[in-house]
Amino acid sequence: MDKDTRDKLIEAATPLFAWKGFAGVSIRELSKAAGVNSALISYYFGGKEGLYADVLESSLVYLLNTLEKIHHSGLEPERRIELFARAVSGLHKQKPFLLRLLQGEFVNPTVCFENIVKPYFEKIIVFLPAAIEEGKNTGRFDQDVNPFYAAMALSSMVNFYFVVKPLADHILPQDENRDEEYIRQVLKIYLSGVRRHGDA
Amino acid sequence: MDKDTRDKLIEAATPLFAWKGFAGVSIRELSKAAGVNSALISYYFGGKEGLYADVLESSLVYLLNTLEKIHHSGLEPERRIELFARAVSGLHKQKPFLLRLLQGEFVNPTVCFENIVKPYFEKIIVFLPAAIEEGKNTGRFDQDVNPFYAAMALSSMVNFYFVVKPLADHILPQDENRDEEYIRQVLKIYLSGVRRHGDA
DNA sequence: GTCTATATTGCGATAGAC
DNA sequence: GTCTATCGCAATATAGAC
Repeated sequence: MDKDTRDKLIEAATPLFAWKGFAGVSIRELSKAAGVNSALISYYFGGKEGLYADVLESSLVYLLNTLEKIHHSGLEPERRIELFARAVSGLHKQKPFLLRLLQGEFVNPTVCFENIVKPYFEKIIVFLPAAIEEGKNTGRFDQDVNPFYAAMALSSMVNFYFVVKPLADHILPQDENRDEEYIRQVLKIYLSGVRRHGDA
Repeated sequence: MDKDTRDKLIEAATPLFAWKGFAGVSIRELSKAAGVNSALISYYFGGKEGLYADVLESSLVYLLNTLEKIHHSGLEPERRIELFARAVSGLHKQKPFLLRLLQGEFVNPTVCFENIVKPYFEKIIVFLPAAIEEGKNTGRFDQDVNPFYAAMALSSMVNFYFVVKPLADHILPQDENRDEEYIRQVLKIYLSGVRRHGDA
C-alpha cells in the first residue's frame, strides 16, 4: 500500500534520529529498521534530510496540540501551571524520543532548526508566561516575578530532568514513582516560590 | 614542538565537536581548523574517537574543579547555592562549548558517556544535595524538600536556560544583563520555595 | 614529527528492470 | 511502488618518504 511504507519509515526513523542524531544514522540503517528498501527514502521524502524534517515536524505537532489544550482550558493559573508540568512529564514518558529530537536540534542544529523548530516554539512559548502573568494580575503571585524568566525556569525543571534521566537513574532515590515525586517537589518549590508571601 | 600540535588539535576540536557532534565533524575539518595535517590525529590520539575523548575529559576536569572549590568553601548552604548558580552561569558564558559537549553526550551518547561523563558526574552530583541537606538540618529549609530532587531542580533551571538560549534570545526581554537577571529570578524563586515558611 | 599518497570502507542518491 | 545494482564521493586510517 502507499501510506504504509511512508509510515513505517517515519516510525522506524524517529527513535534512530532521536538517539543517534541526524548525522549519526545512515539511510541503510534507517531503511533496514523500517524493513523497506533504502531507495524508498528518496522516493517518498526526497532524501534523508526530507525524512528527518518529517519526523521532526510530526513530533512537534503533537507537542503543540497537547499544550494548546491546557492553555485554552479556562482553568486558573496555578492549576494550569500544574497541568502543564504534569502534561510535559507524561508526554516524555509516552514519547521519549520527542525531547531527544528537540535537544538534538538545540545542541547540534541542522537546517531544520530555523525552518521547523523555531516556528513551532514561537507558538508554544506564550502559554506559560500567560498563566504567570494572570497569576500576578490576580495578586496571588509576587509582583517581582518576571513571567518570561519564570516560565523558562519551570520549563527547565520539567524538561531537563528527562534529559539527564539516563544518568540520574543511578543517583536519585530508587522510588517507583520517581517521576511523579519529582514533579510534585518541583511544583511545591515553584508555586511556593512565585507566590506572594506575607512578609517578604 | 611536541605539545604544540596536540594542544592546537584539542583547542580547534572543542568548538567543532560541541556544535556539530561527534558524528557531524570529519578529521579533515578538524585538522584544517587546527592548521595541521589530518594524519596527526591518528598519530597523537589514535584516531578521531581518541581526540574526542580527550576534548571531553579536559572540559570535565575544569567543571569539577570549579564546583569543588565552592563545595569546600565552608560558607553556609544558602550562600553556596547562590554561588553554585552564579558559577555555572559564569562557566557557560566563559566556556560556551562545555555544556554543548555534555548535552551532546546526554542526547546522542557515544561510548564516552559510560567511560568519561558518568564517572565525573558521580563526583559532581554530591555537592548541591549536601548544601540542601545542611539547610534542612539547620532548620531553615522545609523538611518536605528532598535534597536530590531539589538539587536536580536547581541544576535544571541554571543549565537548561543556556541550552535553549539560541532560541530564547528572540523571545525573552532584551535586557543587557539578561543572564544575571535570570539567575537572580531563579534564586529568588528557588530559595523562597525551599525555605521553611511560617504557616505552610 | 610531519608530510603525501593511498587503501579501504561506507555514505547518499539514482537509473532502470520488474 | 519496490527492487537490484552501481555511480560518485567523502569518510577514517595508514604506509612510507622526508
